[in-house]
Amino acid sequence: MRSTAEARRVTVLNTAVSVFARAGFHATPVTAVAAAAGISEAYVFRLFSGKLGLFVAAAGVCFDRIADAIEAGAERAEGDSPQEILDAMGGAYAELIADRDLLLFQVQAQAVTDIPEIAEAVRAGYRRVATFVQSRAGASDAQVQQFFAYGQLCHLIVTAGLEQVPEPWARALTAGIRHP
Amino acid sequence: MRSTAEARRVTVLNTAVSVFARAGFHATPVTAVAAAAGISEAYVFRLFSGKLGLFVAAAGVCFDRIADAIEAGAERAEGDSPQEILDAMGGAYAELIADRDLLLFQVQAQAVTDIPEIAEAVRAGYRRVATFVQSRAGASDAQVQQFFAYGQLCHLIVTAGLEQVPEPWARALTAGIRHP
DNA sequence: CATGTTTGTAAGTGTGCACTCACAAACAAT
DNA sequence: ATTGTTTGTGAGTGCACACTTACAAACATG
Repeated sequence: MRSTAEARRVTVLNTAVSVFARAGFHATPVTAVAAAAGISEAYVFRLFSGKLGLFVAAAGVCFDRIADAIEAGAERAEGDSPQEILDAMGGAYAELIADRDLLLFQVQAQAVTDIPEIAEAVRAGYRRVATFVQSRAGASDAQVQQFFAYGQLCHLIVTAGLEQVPEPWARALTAGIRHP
Repeated sequence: MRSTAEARRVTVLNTAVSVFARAGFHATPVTAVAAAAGISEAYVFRLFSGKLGLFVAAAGVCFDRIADAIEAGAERAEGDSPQEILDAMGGAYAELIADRDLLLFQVQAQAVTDIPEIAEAVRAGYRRVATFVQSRAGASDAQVQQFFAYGQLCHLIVTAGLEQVPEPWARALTAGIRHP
């Protein structure tokens, strides 16, 4: 035995997040995940219950990583006001998604929410993040809503590549967004 | 000849927006679009240069419809202040995407921006809408940015089905969003 | 070392789908 | 009528990919 199945699952899930992030659920063959993880396709199917199970599990680690980063960011807040804590969380999130994998995976997951299991995984992820943001920052509903609205704006900016567009309308949309 | 090719193209594109909106680019076979439009798959391939050409053209009509709706909404604004005009535009947009097709198509398009032609179509669409919003409303960069941030929040609300979630975090995210 | 369990794979199988081609019918022009 | 053009389809073709099975090697336990 080279490795335990549980350890394999972890490495496969991490690579799955990266690989699915590029082309999405339907356009990513399981072979691609297996190759990136350095194991055979057949073994991926033994470790997970089909492609869907793999994707749902990857969504879990994606939102876990986001929640952890936001939690750590909140600890580094300078003051105690809700807005200061939200800003610290936003900064931590911006840093986290600099590599784009986690952001793109969220976009891909939201695009395949016609599959009920994935819709539920997305809801579970946002439930976890949103409840934490609200309780930890002590922010109002409106502040939390704004926090996520501008988070979603980042998805547009990155997927459409608006940082690369020098035109005024694109500059307006990207203004003040932390180095995406 | 039953119909002209150009008329066929129009009807095919309208059904294509609806059909692609459900399952996205990769999960939607051209057969599904052809069947929904009531013609053969082979003829769809003659009318458009492949599945990608069809999708890009559908993106064009999607953003056309959005731009038209926002333009019409601006006409119905009560006052002349940027915020009043933006609100009127937002209301018109909310009405337009009540059927979800246009909203879901945007989400699907953003998910396949790794295909350059689609990325360019998305940029072109937002370029048209954003420049119009800014010039017509006379709004500041920050106002335009906020307009689109909350628009993107609608994408999350609809794809994750948050209107159906009674929990507080979901109510916070959906608060004040016009009947999605 | 014999037997059982877990890790791992090579080689299929069946299906769905993008795209093509040969061909037909409706219409137009002379 | 004849010829040409446009609209339309049925019947393929070839390939990619989700998932399975049979089998092998590493390790554990008595």
